[in-house]
Amino acid sequence: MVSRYLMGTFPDLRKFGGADAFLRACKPRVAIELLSDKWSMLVLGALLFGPRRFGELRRMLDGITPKMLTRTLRSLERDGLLTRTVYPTVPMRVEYALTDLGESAAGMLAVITTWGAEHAEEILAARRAYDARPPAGETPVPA
Amino acid sequence: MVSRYLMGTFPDLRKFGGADAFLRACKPRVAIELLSDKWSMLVLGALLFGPRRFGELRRMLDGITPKMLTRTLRSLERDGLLTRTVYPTVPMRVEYALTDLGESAAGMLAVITTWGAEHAEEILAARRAYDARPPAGETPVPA
DNA sequence: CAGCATCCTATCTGATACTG
DNA sequence: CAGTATCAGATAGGATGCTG
Repeated sequence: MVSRYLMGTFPDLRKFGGADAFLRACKPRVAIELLSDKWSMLVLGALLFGPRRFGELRRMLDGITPKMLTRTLRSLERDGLLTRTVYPTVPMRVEYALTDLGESAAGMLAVITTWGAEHAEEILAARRAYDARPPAGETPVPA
Repeated sequence: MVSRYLMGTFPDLRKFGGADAFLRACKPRVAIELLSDKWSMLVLGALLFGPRRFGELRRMLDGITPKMLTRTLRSLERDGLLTRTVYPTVPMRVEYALTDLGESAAGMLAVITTWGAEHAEEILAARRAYDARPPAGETPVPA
């Protein structure tokens, strides 16, 4: 049952002027969109170990292309979740580190991780069951 | 400290055979992907008010096309977050309702909503500041 | 009422090659 | 080292019109 927990967090819906107004409001989406691309979550997770250089991240996120790593880092930097520090040495050195906001986002991510750990199997099972269903209109052949 | 908890969830991607393999099995991502498309979160939010019919949802989600509403509902149904019940009356009537899993997901959504409410402005401000920065290499003109 | 079919555009993502 | 540039495929999202 949702009621108690959810009512504590969602009743703000009504303060938005009902469902319609809430549904058009976008702060929750700002939050979700931070995490909804392929690599952001992983970069955030990697940086929880401490500041990391470009090449270090590239190795940790085995499989990411430089292009996507750059894009992901720029996006997170733009949103204030991490800082990018250039040390003009030779060879050059660039370090990425989470900001307070970034760590806060990782906290939200932890909640999602917990929920995922508890329910991912259920979801994947539902998905398998759905995909195994006979196509609509097709009557299962009796034995 | 949140970091420690989340750190434990970040794996050595190489042991999964690369990031792709990890992402397919990654429980946090399963969770995020439920919410990361444009309408899923809003449909979930709408159904928190109780079961709703297709047309009702369409009106609540002012602006959604029938195609996207159908696709979103099918996706959530497939993942076991809601049920679809057809009443073969004339005219026909189809009702969508959250499952327990769906209500649970909405609980996670509440956390995201709360975080978004607390930090969305900060993010948007960071974004504006970033976009207002002079292009790299361009020296600000002294007064 | 509750969709489905078709066409079209924008964005995401990756592969590959090159540079200050 | 830390990226940038270009090409190309896949997918999301929308517009429009039609149907059981």
